[in-house]
Amino acid sequence: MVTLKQIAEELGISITTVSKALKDYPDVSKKTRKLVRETASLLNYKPNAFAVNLRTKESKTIGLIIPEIVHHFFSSVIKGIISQAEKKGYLVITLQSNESYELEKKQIDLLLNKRVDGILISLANGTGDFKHLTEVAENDVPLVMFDKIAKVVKCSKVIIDDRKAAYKATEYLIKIGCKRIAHFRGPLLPQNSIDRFLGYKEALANYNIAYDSSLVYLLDKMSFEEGKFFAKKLIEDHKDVDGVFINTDLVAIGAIAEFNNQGIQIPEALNIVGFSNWFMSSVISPSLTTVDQPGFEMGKKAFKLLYKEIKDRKKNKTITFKKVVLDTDLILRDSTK
Amino acid sequence: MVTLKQIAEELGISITTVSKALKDYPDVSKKTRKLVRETASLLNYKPNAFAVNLRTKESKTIGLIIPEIVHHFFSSVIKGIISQAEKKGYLVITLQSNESYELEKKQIDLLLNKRVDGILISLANGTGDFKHLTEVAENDVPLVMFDKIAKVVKCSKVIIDDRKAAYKATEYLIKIGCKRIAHFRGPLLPQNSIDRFLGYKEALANYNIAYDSSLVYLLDKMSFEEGKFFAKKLIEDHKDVDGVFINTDLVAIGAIAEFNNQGIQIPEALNIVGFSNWFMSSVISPSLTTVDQPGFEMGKKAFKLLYKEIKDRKKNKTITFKKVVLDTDLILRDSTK
DNA sequence: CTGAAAGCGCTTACAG
DNA sequence: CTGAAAGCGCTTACAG
Repeated sequence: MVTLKQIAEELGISITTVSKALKDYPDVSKKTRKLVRETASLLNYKPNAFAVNLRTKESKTIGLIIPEIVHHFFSSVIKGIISQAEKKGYLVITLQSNESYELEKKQIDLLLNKRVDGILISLANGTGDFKHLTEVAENDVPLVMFDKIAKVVKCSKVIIDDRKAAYKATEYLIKIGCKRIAHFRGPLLPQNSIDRFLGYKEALANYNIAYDSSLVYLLDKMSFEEGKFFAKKLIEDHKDVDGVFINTDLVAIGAIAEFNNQGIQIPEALNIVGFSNWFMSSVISPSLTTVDQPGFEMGKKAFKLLYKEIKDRKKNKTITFKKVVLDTDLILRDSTK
Repeated sequence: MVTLKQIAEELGISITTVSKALKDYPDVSKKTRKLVRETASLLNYKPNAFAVNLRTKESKTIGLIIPEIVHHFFSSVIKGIISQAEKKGYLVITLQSNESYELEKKQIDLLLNKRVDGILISLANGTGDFKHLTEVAENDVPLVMFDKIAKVVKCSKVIIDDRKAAYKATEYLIKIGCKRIAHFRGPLLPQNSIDRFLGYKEALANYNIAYDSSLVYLLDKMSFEEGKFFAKKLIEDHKDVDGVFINTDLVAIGAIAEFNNQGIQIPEALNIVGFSNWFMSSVISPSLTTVDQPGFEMGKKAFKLLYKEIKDRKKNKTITFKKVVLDTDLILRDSTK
């Protein structure tokens, strides 16, 4: 590999001057600069990133921890982050927590050891303790959370208003005439499954529909199979249910498969609203009414916040944490009247 | 940040000894080792990765370039790569080429400048020139290609036998009685769309069905919309078509949507086989007969090959490039009789 | 068993 | 406009 030293020897000048010429320092003569640049390109010189990192104490690399990569929403977020980072000259190391707190903790450690310039994270469902995240702050590494956040952790955040979106989804079911509305909720820990549940409950209350806890099903894996399983359970438990608000599209699609199997008419007998607007939801039958969650935008915004914080810290500006709330839309399709 | 020097000063010993103690060199007394380790953990010492990289000339980081992240097959591959890499202590920098040759080229350069220990790549559809890839070899960086490979580039590869899989898919259509079989093919450059086309043609030939080039449609974006568009075109052009082999599931799903719209009975009037086995394909109506492509396995295998090459180079072993061909399965569903 | 010293390849404050 | 020198924080061959 070619080094500054070799270019310097080749031209009989000092390493300092070579370095300055390549970095467009103003105090290098045009002639020297030209000569150095030509020689560098001739020798196919690439600055040694390891040495640059050591000197400048930054790697222009950030870390990203995400619960699951094979997932329409999250892969859209990743795409948003990576494309925005590339524009600003940053590379992204991606890790997958598999919804496990233990893995997530290890991965935070991996990234801190790697000395990334910042960390983006969406929490695992299993994460209920946040010491590993406060450790990030203690190491002076900027942190931005998105989608699945922890309220108590002090850092910038990008989210949607899950509660409001869930409220609107449930309200829509009420407005088209549903009286007995079930909810398939996510696990207990993540803030977004709590908020979606609260939005559901709030809508019922506002429209004077009695809350019936037996209509709320607590899911764990949030998988297609679970959707089928609880759909079956729902119609065994409740003959009179006429609407279901489901925490996430994949589960809703499993539920629809089960309802289809059992010959239940959607939306005539049962109205279904999902959450996330996976591409898939537009192509199944019946197509799924759902809340559109802007994954790509969320990724872009999360990186932008992180980038700003990295820059501000370098300039020793005081950091103020921001909370960005992105808009959602209820997309009406054939699974509701 | 705590350094070796600080630990050394704290204990009144040399940096050398501290370094050795932390790395379990045998020539350090047990007492010293214990003391050093305790102090290091007390001070929350983390080795400076930048300095380690510079000294050892490796970063335990690899680069990954993929055409599109929001894509069931590719995101499965990424998951396979990342999980396998993590097991071996490697981190993965992911970039997305967006099917663009120009971007891909730039990204190879980014990764070489970053001095990653190796590169994994699946080529963009737009890539027809391979200088950027030979440059990787010239920089002594191990390279492994997967899925969308270039035959002429000398490196290890992980693929499926696209031609054979396409042959079997087409053969299946023939065996269930199709006489006029169309093919929606991918763009001209990528090897896999060439091979799938050749497999289709070979099956026709082997079963004495005349090849009719007007039954072959050349797609560009490989999107849902293109699937709809060419499905419409197909039934305008050919009243007598009774089977279609489609290069990839997303396109097939678009086509099915259009056929459904037009009231064409699948599979009674028209049999459809896709390629890739996206999750979506199992939940649409009718569900799609398709070739299962093992994305997660491919990712794991690709990393393993890269890892072995990295190790072998360090030991100055001679490198022999391997070509691993993974098995595919034809998954029979409701879109074929 | 311990440590002084060289060196990885840069950047930059400073002197001239 | 040019360059000598220090230093980022490690690792390791070598001496004792």
